Amino acid sequence: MSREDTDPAAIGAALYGLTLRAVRRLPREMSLTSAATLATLDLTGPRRITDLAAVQAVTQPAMTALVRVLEESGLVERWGDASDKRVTLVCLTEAGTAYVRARREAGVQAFERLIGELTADEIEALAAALPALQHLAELESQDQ
Amino acid sequence: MSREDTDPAAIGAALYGLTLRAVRRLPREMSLTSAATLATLDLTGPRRITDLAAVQAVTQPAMTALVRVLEESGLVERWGDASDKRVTLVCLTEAGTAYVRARREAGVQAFERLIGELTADEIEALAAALPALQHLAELESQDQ
DNA sequence: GCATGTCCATAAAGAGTTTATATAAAGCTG
DNA sequence: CAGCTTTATATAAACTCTTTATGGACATGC
Repeated sequence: MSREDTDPAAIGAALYGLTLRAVRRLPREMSLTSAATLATLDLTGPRRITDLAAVQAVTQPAMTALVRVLEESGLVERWGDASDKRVTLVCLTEAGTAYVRARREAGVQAFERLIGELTADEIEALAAALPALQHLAELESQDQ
Repeated sequence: MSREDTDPAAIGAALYGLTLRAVRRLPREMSLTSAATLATLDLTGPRRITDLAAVQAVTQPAMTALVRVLEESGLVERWGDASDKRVTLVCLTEAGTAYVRARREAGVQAFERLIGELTADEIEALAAALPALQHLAELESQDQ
């Protein structure tokens, strides 16, 4: 395929459509914010409340309430910070780690199932675009 | 690329990561359910309340409340159905149509901006995978 | 035309959010 | 090091979005 045939607008439209539809498939047993917070803790380790609130773009009182619910569910624990007694460090319990990983696995498998219904040519094209998809995800992370 | 090099699990993981991050970027001035309802009305024309509730997988009272808010905002209108006086048909106003299209455009452009930061090779690979991405979106729609 | 089912509205309750404010600890300044 | 300012978290009240339960209007089938 020649360079002139690329169409970023069409690609953007396809990815946007894919995103909107994917949202609807996410499990609703927990809020998006809670699930994303658990994922952040799994990827980056213990974080303070204010930090988590900033990452999820919610207010600090919202994150305080959210963490309280997750703690009551046994998915996270609150630790004190010896070097700064104002701080509450939130960290995943084993149950929390298991939950977030199972949820991610289920999300990945949902896509895998759909991919299995594509033609061989389409799957090969996606595989060839894998570095691009991974790069896009990385750019999205940096974009706040 | 040979067929044996394809890895559905890696593709699924990349797409899951991409869509999850994209969800966080969506505007929050309106609930996801409201925005998706407007998009449905734009794509398929006027629908009845129960119908919209089923499409969005919320209860009928939730959709009734949501439509009331959208109506007060001037984004939709309620029409009676002459052939069945129980039915309320919900349809987009001009303002509603403009809103949903502007929102979609903004979502597409957010992806375009990221795509613009990829290498030429990556963009070409994505363009080659465009039919696959569109097919995936279609499969996602059918999947309830 | 009466019984039953469908479509929508209303009410009450619960989860998740916001703003405003309070409390405690840390850091700075003279 | 005393007092002021800033930072980290908690609490309270209010608002939004959702659910379940229920009621009223209309449609349908016998």
